[in-house]
Amino acid sequence: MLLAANAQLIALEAKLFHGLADPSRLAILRALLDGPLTVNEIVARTGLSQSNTSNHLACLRGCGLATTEQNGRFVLYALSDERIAQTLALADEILATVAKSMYECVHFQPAPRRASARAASTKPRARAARRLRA
Amino acid sequence: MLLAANAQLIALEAKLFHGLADPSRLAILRALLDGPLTVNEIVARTGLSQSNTSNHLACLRGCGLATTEQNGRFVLYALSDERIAQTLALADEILATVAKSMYECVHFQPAPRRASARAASTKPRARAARRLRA
DNA sequence: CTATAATATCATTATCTGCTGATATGATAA
DNA sequence: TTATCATATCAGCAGATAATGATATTATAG
Repeated sequence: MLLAANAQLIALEAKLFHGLADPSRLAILRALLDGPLTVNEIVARTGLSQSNTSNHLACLRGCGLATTEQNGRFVLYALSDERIAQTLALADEILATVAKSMYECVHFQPAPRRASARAASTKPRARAARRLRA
Repeated sequence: MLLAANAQLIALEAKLFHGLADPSRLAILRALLDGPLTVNEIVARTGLSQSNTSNHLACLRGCGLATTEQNGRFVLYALSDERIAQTLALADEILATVAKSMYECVHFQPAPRRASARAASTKPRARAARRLRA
């Protein structure tokens, strides 16, 4: 069956698309279409929190979709491949046709992502000890 | 900021990519690259369960990525737009470059999806009543 | 009509995932 | 060194989601 034959490739494709399947990451990638940006610039342009932005950037970088370049205290992020821009453009073309159904599609609700994680780290960081040694 | 300006488009892009971000759905889409298929043919080629296949097909159809045509007792599924094939091809090109990092990327683990839903519907279906009326 | 093939629906649940708040790390200026 | 800016990491949780197993629905053959 098809699945078995291309399982490996399909798994990678799924990961790649998954990387593109989040509004926050898409906003970051679109911001990078205009050229490399520092983290703070990305934060400013996307409106995401610093922490959240950094997490997504780590994700994009880890998956190879973005590259980094240290620049003094700053880190410049950039798209790793021009085909990423092409993919986004192609997606927009597809949406020109299926936007309506896609909008009405109930699968994959964007997740309300309520701003209320109400979390509070109770356990002390192990790294705290490391600093004491320094 | 960018996010606000293109929020709507970005949300649709995210949904579109999310539709492509699952191994099972990708296997289905790739099977359809060769032309329309019935559900059973897709089941045979992908190795997915009938129920699972049907669920994913409903998803793909609902999002506008696939179209259907009733053919007697069969339902033929097909890709709705040739650009979907182009997108998959473009993804493969990108992977030719980033496959290694993508493979090693720890974000988005394919989900072991253990075969143990251990479920058992306890509530009777409301539709059962409907049938009695007929 | 009845049996059966083909497809669709649905509840359940194990698991994944993005967000936040706090804090750590790194780099540079003073 | 110390203060401070820039970025990274982490824990925990609320919510999303794919697979299963059972069952419903639809269509055609007999």
